[in-house]
Amino acid sequence: MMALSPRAGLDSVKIVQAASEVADRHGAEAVTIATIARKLNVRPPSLYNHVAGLRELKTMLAVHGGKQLYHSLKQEVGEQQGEEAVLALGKAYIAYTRAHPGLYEFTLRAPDPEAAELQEVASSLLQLIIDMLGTYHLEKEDILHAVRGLRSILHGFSSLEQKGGFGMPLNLDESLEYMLTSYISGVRNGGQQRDTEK
Amino acid sequence: MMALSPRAGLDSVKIVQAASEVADRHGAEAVTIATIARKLNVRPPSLYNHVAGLRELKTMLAVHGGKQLYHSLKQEVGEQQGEEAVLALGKAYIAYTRAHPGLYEFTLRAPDPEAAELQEVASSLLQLIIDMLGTYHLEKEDILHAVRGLRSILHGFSSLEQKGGFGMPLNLDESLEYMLTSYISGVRNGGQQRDTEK
DNA sequence: AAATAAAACTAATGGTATTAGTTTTATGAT
DNA sequence: ATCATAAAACTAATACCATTAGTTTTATTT
Repeated sequence: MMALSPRAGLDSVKIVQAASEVADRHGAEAVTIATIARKLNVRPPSLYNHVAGLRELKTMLAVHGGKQLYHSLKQEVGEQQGEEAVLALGKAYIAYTRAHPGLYEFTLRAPDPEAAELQEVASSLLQLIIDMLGTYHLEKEDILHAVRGLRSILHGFSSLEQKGGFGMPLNLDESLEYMLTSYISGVRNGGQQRDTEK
Repeated sequence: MMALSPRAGLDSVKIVQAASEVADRHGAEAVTIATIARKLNVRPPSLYNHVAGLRELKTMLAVHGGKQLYHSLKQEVGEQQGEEAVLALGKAYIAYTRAHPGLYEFTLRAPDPEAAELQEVASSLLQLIIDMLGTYHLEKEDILHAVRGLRSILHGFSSLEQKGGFGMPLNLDESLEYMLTSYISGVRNGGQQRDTEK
């Protein structure tokens, strides 16, 4: 009896690649051992020669997505600082989640968020944002609050956009720019109002 | 042969209730026909006498969660207006997602986001926020952008908090207050800076 | 008390992940 | 060049899941 593929030449990289495509094209929930095996013209058990199981595969996708996101952001922000940098970061972030909705989903809902590799990429993302906010000369605690705010905006926007949560027919890119500019302005002003009246 | 329960007295309300508890205690992914049936001391097929299937059950959870969230928010915001109202809304929103993480997850990742009942509760939530922002006298488009920003912050914060996405050891409630105050301040000032220098 | 309708059941189907054990194939050593 | 070995891919089996069909039981209504 001849095998489906005498030697398909599989390895974990090819599996992750196939799984990434499935995730981005058909959604994170479409990533199963069965679908990936079909896509690779191989029987499900064959994958276990290269990957411990579905759980580990998903964690690998999370890491893969996180690294890609980090590099996109770093690339696009470059040497910019201040408001310019924040806007560039925001646009790059959303561009990434639009291009890779499935992978992005895994980075934030990984089966095992404690995995060392994930912690690593998370902390490099964190550091990127911290550095970028350096120009604002905030108190040390306020920097962290400000970072959390920025992350909330970006993740919230992506997540809602992907799920079609923004019903109203109004340009999304303008909304992103509006909320980022408003937030930055508020951070810069320390949450005070311009006028004291009213 | 005696049945497991001669007449368990099931109905869709009891099923949704059981499923809600499972969702909030063990996570949204723990909601399966099998687990709910076990919890109710009934065989899996029995549920189909009251619910069309898992997909519909999840949609019902989404609606249930959305309504609960809406009422919590409405209750807590009350007649407040402006910054006070926004802060109250934010705290109530987070309090809800902390108390009902599983249900909240379903409201935003429903199997069928187009379901009429879901659209309804979504639009009442939207209207609540729009009304609340009325005091800021924004251009009509800016109101919608501002609403999207607020929703992004709240959903992003909840989502990241639930997934443990905020690594740093720093008070979360303070972060929430910081980002809301900053954002509102920016919205009020039209995204301008206080000083033109720099 | 009998008839009916609904609730809960059993049994079966087809899907999933995973493990154990077998065959095949590539590679490296003689 | 041949043979031994290790790994890759397989088949077969187990255990879970959702769902459907068809049956029995139970409550209710006539």
